[in-house]
Amino acid sequence: MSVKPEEFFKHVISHSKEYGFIFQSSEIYDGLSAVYDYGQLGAELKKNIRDYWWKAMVQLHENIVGIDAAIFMHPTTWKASGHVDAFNDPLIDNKDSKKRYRADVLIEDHVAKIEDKIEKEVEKARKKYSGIDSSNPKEKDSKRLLTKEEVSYIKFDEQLFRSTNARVLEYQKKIEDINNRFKTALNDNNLEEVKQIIVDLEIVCPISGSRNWTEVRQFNLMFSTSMGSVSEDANTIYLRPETAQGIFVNYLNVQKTGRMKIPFGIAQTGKAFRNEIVARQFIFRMREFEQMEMQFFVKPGTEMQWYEYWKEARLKWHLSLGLGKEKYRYHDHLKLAHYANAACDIEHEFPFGFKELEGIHSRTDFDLKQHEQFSGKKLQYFDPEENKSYVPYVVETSVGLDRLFLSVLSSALKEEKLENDTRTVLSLPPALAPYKAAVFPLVKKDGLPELAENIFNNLKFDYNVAYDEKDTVGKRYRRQDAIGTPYCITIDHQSLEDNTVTVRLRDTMQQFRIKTEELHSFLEPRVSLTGLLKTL
RNA sequence: GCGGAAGUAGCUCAAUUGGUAGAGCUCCAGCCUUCCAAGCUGGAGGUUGCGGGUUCGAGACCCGUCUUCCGCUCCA
Repeated sequence: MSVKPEEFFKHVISHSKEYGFIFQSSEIYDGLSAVYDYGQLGAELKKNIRDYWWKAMVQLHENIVGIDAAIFMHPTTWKASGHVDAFNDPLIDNKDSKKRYRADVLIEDHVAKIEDKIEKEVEKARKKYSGIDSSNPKEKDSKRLLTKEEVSYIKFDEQLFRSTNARVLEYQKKIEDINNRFKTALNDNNLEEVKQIIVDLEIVCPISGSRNWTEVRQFNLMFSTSMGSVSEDANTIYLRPETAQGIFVNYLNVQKTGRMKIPFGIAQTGKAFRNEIVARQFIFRMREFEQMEMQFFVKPGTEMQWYEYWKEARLKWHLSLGLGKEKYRYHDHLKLAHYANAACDIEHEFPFGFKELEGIHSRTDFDLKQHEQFSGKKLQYFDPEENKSYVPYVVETSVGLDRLFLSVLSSALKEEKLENDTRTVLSLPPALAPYKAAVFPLVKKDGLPELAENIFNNLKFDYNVAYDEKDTVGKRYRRQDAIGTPYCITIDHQSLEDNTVTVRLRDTMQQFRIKTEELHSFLEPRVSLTGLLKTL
């Protein structure tokens, strides 16, 4: 594509709106930032993607079942999961460099610097006392090797040094003071105090080097609302920031009632909410979005092989959409979240670059252990093979449905140069296309519309089919190209005589005649999800 | 939240130093009957994102505000 990525992305957005895939939320009221609605075609495409995921996970794996947990959950859920703490970041801006920092990170970095100083003191002392400066080869060479006894005799006692040296103790005290002060400030939700700590510590911005800070602001990344009709006894509850916790709290219910044996999985699709500081890039990062998650419960010690299994299986699923192998890649996380012992992303090349599409995480037994602790309920599995109980480990696959939608839409949209014309084509995988086929009478007379309607009414029970009799047939083809309809079926005068129709292909514009009664068997293998599922 | 750009009909865009808001496509009703957009006739559609100000007069100038895009920042 010759157009710039930025221009192309704008084209994707306007195409989405123009053909009824995606509208901005509450547009007549100037819209609501980072919230979008799916229109008549968008809802179809989204549903088809969701169905394909659901069938690939639940229907094709007899050890995976699906649930639909509520968005509202008991508030303690989010304490146990770590979201209440982890989702509350105090942020501060430097007015000169315009850079934003997490206030806690600034303070932690400052503490780390002091710790460095202590290490330097220790290092200095070590050299001094041991009489051996390993960094100075000259000195090393000039001395004979010490005997073991001698070494132990003059060996530097680091523990003792750390607990007695005045300078180290002074640094240590500083660190403790800062930490205590900071902890108290956070517990009291005292943001002025947090700011004051930064001022008192004379922390400077690494970029501008200035101490010109804004106030510290709290960004609560979870949406909260209140349950209970009377405000006095209202309980603050959160809109879930991830669907996974609905699976964890139901893990034992499902395991017992479904008589599930480890390894087994629980899948779920549903809305999640995150109050992003900056939500941007169309539907890539929205405040309200839909996740498709599967938590796979495994025997401790086997998690890495399942992690590898799902890493591979999920990439295969993405590749089956046929949008181009080169548009996907793995990205292994080096820095892991508090609950994970391995994590990677499957990234997709969006118009604005490679970005995270799906995450595969080995979450250990962190979540279930946390819920055991907070709920006081045992969340263990009795393994008959081992003849003992344990808390299972979890391997998670988590994909954003909206991101997936955007990946499909932006990869499928093409401007095709013809001889003296350009054609806008949405080359969606046929099984995901909103309309599987469109039925046209070549002209709007001579009984052609009636026959076309018959054919339409026949197909509509199995497929979402469009009917159009307006404008020239070429125009109608182009309209269907733009919304991704893979097949157009045109009824002409010959159809009245021999019961054949013209099938026209979206991607090649090729056309050929087939018998009317063959339409169903022609479409079925090409447009059904079954066809896609069989490639997995 | 900061900086930059933008917002005119469903879509793409015009409108001279401030002087009556326009075109093409789309849409609707007909004509024509055509297998790959752009044939003919007629019609609908806008309080120029919103609110204020300057002016005899604002789409244009000024202030505020909302939204979008780009960059910074963040991302379980």
